Amino acid sequence: MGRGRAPCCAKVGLNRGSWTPQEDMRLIAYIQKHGHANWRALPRQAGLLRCGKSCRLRWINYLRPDLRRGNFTAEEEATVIKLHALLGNKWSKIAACLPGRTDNEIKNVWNTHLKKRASEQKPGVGESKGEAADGDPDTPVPSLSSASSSMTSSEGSNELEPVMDILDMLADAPTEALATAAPMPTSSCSSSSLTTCAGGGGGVEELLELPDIDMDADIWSIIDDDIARLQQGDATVPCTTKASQEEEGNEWWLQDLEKELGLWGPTEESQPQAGPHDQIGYPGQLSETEGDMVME
DNA sequence: AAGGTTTGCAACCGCGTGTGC
DNA sequence: AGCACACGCGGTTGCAAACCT
Repeated sequence: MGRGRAPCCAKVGLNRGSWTPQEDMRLIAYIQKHGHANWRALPRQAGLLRCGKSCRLRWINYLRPDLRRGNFTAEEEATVIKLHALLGNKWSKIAACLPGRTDNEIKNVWNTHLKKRASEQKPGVGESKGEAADGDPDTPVPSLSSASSSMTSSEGSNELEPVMDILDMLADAPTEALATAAPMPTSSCSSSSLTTCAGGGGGVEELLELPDIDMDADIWSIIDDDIARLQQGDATVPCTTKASQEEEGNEWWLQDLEKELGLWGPTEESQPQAGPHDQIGYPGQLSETEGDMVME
């Protein structure tokens, strides 16, 4: 499909463009089983004709189990605006405070919606701490605790670093901003004791008390466990991945994904094999690598 | 209804940084 | 200390859908 720039010579012979359902399932299956310790070697080991970067991007942005999907809530948008005013185009750091949202997604939302809105809201006021993105002079003044009140713990200890970076920046932020900041309503994401972000009475200390979870070691067993319980009809599966489960759209990711791929359900053959998907688009690319999944 | 324009977003690229040798 | 490799981030691109005329 040739999105973006021309392919570099080193990647000739690899698939490019949109991912097919088969590729997605192959990647999911491999990561579920082996993890993703080495992105470079992953595509070869998983039998994917993709570069490691492409696999990583696909996983992080669309296939990860803890992703939230659907439109940003007003609260999330407000958080993005405020964090952007504070941090500039540090999308990964902003994403670290919006569990289930990816830097790419936030970046897109910012560029398409929020940038305009932010400039309309408070023209000429912003003197932000971070490099005010894009030299946009209209970035609103951050409200620190409100910006961070919807923050919740990221996916594990390896995700805490960006949050800690943010805390460092918050610590350097103008004190008046901190003093005047009003807490936002509790985030839809902040449902667990893992709540990390300031506001709501938590603050930095609370962040520092985060449990030290070895995400890489535990996540897959957690996921497998939840899958098993869900398949047994257990509606009390905890929100282990911390992505908000409150919305009706937040069904278990794998089932949801498989449904979207047309690979799940009692009547598989009745599932659409291609066509427009609400969440993951597969623009008519089918059957390139059909068949031999690396499921086991 | 058809054609043109705008918008949304998935995917790619280059570069900076971290890590191991 | 220097080098090479791998990863992650931010910017950019282009397709497809939505909207407009």
